[in-house]
Amino acid sequence: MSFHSVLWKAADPKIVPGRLHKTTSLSQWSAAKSTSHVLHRDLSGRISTTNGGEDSPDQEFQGWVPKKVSKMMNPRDVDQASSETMSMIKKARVSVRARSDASMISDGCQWRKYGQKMAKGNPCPRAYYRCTMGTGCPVRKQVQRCAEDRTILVTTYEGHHNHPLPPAAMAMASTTSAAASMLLSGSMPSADGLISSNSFLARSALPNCPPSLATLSASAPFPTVTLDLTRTPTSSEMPLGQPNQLPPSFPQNMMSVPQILGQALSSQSKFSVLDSFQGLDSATHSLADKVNAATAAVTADPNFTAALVAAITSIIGNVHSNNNTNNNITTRNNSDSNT
DNA sequence: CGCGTTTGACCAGCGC
DNA sequence: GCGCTGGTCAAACGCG
Repeated sequence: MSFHSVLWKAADPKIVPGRLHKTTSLSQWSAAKSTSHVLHRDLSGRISTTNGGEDSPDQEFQGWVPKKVSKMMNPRDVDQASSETMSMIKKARVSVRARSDASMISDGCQWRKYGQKMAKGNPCPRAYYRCTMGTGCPVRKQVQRCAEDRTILVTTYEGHHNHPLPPAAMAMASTTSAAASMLLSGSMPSADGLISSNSFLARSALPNCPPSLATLSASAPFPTVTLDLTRTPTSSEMPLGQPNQLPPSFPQNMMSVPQILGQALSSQSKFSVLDSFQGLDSATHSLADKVNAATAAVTADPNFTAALVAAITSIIGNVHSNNNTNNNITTRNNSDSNT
């Protein structure tokens, strides 16, 4: 039995892949377009946000927009909806690169595998998972090993949870949301043109995030934020945090990332993920503190790599909220889905 | 028996 | 217009 299935027993057996989107209000899938190019492989080991999307997490982001939806919708509706929403809605993704021997990293959510495909240029199959924690939750993720280094597991999250998440899963979800919002806010007019790796946007969005650890990318159809947990930030790359040694590998025990985040962050009690997203104006001020706190949490946690995600997560979310005070990043999953 | 995974087929977008 | 590729579907299968 797979790793995640052990952790999570079906919350809603009725959620059958394939039927899900059919029973879901099509209006939610207003922007039906290609969702391909998910995994933006950044060989240098970074999180990349591929640009291309449609819905934004904090806008009408109700989630994944199956390509097939378009055929199920009235062409006219699709056309209209698409033209209107596509220009505004972007689907951001967050991918996490981490060293792991496990087939999938546990992130606190409940997933059901609904497909697997061999991706071009990569001998390792790409697995597709759908969140089953909530009925009709649009969040999906793709898991694939890096072709160059099979010890690296690349997990790409997409979508916005429409259900309460356990604290352990909150961090990851927030990261996705924040990243998407961040990208959205900065790329509304022309994401493709504005965003580029290490571009002004990326840097402004992640001013304190080591380029080698987190990057924004619009090279692909979808804005993608990539967190690279396989690399060690140098002191020069970690302006606010102390240089840390790179963990030899991702947590062998495969403790769930959010779990670690939760533990690491919560235990520090200096800030929380939610906090990081709600910091708003004070965000800039407390950013350094938060990063330091995160660093402390990270170094204190044996699962360094995973904990690092927490730090980056908080940074991303924090900075984002700071840059876009109007962009209510909902750390409470989908609650912001304003139809 | 229920539930999750596997896997081949199908569909749509994109590039040539 | 055609072929390639990615993403999803859904029946079959396996496991607890």
